[in-house]
Amino acid sequence: MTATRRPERPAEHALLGLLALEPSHAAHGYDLARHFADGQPLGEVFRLESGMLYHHLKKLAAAGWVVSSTEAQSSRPARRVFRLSTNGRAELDRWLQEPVSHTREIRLEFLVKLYFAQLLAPDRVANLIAEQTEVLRRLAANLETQLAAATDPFHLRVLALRRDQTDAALQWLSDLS
Amino acid sequence: MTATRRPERPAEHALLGLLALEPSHAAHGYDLARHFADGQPLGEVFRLESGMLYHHLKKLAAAGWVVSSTEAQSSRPARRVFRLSTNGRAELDRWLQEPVSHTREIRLEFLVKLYFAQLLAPDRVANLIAEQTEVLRRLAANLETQLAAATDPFHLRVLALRRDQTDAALQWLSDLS
DNA sequence: CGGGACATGTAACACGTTACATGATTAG
DNA sequence: CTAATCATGTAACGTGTTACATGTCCCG
Repeated sequence: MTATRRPERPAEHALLGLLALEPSHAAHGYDLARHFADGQPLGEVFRLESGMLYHHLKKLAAAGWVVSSTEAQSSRPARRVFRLSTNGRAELDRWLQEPVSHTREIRLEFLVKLYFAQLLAPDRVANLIAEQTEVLRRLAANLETQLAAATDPFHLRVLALRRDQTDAALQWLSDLS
Repeated sequence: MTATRRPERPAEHALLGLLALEPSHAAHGYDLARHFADGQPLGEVFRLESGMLYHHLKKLAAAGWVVSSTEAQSSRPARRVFRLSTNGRAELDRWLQEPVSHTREIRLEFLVKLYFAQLLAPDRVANLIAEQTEVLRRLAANLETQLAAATDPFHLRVLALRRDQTDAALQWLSDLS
């Protein structure tokens, strides 16, 4: 039972979110890939190359969060349709309500949560922001405690930077409402 | 000629810096590893497990930046001594003067630069800070331009977050002097 | 008829974490 | 005698980037 590492980018939940936004709750890999291109909202937050996209879709299928079916087409390469399952939607909803734990995750993961929360569950956005604010407030308080106890000048600078970045994120959060 | 990816952590330059701090400009892998443990200044910024440490030392040797020699010991596993070469010292000095390009690199790479600059070249610290400030100012100005042009509400939030994080880093930098 | 969009991947490489292998010496 | 420390790694896995393979269809 090896502890699975947290992925750097919230790619898989973004894919669940994109499927949820489709009226049919289904799409081809190629359709999904376009959302990560240059001018698209998600493309401003992070990129997802086709290789990784199909890899993630395979993992989502293995987890039972999407169901894939092959569309055989005469004289054409087969297309694969990925459909959001009930479990996948439940996982997406769970993820949409959960604040991120670290300031550095605001830049990618929280932004993606916010994007889908606004489109899929606008009534829960205020709650997400409130819970994220609470998490960051605790981090900031913790950093102040460490700052008060630290003596090494370099250590003080490290802690001060983290506090300043956390405070900036808090200010940005408060401007969201 | 594949474009080499920029490593996430400035592990290799930190290793060059640690060697430069040694009076003999040399150390064993094990000695170097201790600097990335919990209470140590570098350990507050990032961790480096032994597996990766030896991997990086191998790469540094291949680049000619360190020279390794084996100390045979009777009835003991052989120890390997890594010594900073002239080329390695030159690369370290080059790196110490170069500001980082993105706000997100302040949190790890710039902190490590600052740490070694203060210990190895204190007379150049003010210049490093000034150049880093200039880079971040340009990024901030660029973000303001994009903010003025953007219309999509989500895109505006993304850009505002980046600007706020960059401004916080600039404020922190100005407190360093 | 040539190039781009459609459509799904694979291969090679690089970075990073966790766990483990090996084997000696030293401290309690 | 047992655990920690010294000392150098390997193996397995997971994440991510870049480049490429494969083949069709449509537009100009």
